[in-house]
Amino acid sequence: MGIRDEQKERTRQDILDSAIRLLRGRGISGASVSEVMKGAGLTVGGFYAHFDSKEALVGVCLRQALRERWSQLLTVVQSSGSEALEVLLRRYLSRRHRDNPAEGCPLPAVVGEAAHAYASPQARDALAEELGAWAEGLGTLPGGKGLRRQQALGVIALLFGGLSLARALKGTSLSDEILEACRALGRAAMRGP
Amino acid sequence: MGIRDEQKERTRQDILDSAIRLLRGRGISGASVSEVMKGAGLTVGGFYAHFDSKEALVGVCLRQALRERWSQLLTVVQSSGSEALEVLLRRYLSRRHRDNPAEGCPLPAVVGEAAHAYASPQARDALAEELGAWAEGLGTLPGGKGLRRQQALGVIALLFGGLSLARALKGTSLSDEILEACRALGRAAMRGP
DNA sequence: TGTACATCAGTGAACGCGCGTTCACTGATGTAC
DNA sequence: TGTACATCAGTGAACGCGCGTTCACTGATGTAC
Repeated sequence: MGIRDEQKERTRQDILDSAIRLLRGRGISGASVSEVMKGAGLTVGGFYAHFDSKEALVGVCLRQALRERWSQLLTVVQSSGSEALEVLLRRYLSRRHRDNPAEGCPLPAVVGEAAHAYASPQARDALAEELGAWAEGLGTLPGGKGLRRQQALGVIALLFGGLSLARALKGTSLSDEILEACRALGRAAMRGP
Repeated sequence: MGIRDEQKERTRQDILDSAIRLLRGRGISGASVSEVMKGAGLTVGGFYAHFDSKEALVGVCLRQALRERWSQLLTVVQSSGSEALEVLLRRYLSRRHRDNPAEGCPLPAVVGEAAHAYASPQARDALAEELGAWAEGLGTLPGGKGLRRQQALGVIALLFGGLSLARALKGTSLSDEILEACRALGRAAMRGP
């Protein structure tokens, strides 16, 4: 691989990083190709030397963003011993996460649109495969506290649902209430059988 | 009120009905003003005799859609006696609901976008007030099975989260799995203290 | 090693398109006398 | 009751705008001899 190919690979990653940042902060339709390229220090036209279409970008982007997010969560959660689930609930459903979408989980920005306008097979499959990996990861929490796959999927839906609603309601008193209610529901569900 | 005003009021409701249908099926940005008016049997320009802007429409629309949806759920749930919560979980998190967005709950189509592009105070407040009413309604379920406000809010987030993910993942095996996982999590959380 | 040519990442203007909104208009309804 | 005028819901073409995508181009890198 020559200097040229290395440079191209680096540029591609710059585009992806810019796209992920915009995607999380403004959603799929809010992350326009020209804004993405501007964020990477480039101009519009060059985009198509790296990706076939915006749809293709979204697919790749989503996969990478979900992986990055999961490895972040995993680090925190695995260093929490038997408190792992509690830490996950508190961290994901925090005011800090709610108020900083650009540095957080890509799910809230993406799931709604993925069911409509940008419902490409690539995006859907990326979502399915990476969320499957999340569920599996939650099955091997430290201290024998792993969740069954079904429990893990339910928790993921609760985390996503709570954070999304809290963001949509930001500025109203319901927003904080929802975050706390979801943390409580997560705990209650795990105390059961 | 003359014939003319009655006619205008009827037209306004036609526009709202068309908007609600499109909103639920395609999301906020998927429900363009011209499509909305076409759905009501009218042409674009006339829209502004009824609403100040698309933003205003979305606010009114969201409020009405959430009310309609809640009164539907209430009817079913109240006639289910002590099984009320179980019926709610089964009905909301069903394949039928997942596969027919246009006749279902407006939340999945709206919450993601409400946190970004269309985050008008009107839409946000409509969401907050109507979801507050849902939570209160869940507090007075028949048979002494009412939920505490906190439980109710958690359940709402779980319902919304599960349905949204199931729609985004439609066509993959995870989609059905998520629906079932959320039903199970809802049950487990209510069996606890 | 030096020169001539080929490649191709990235530029930036232009494309067609659908969006929300505006506006001059039309014609049925409502009011005044 | 009949006539003249005012109102205004609804029409449909046009507006500016941002979108995803295309394309002729440029200039640094890579290859051939």
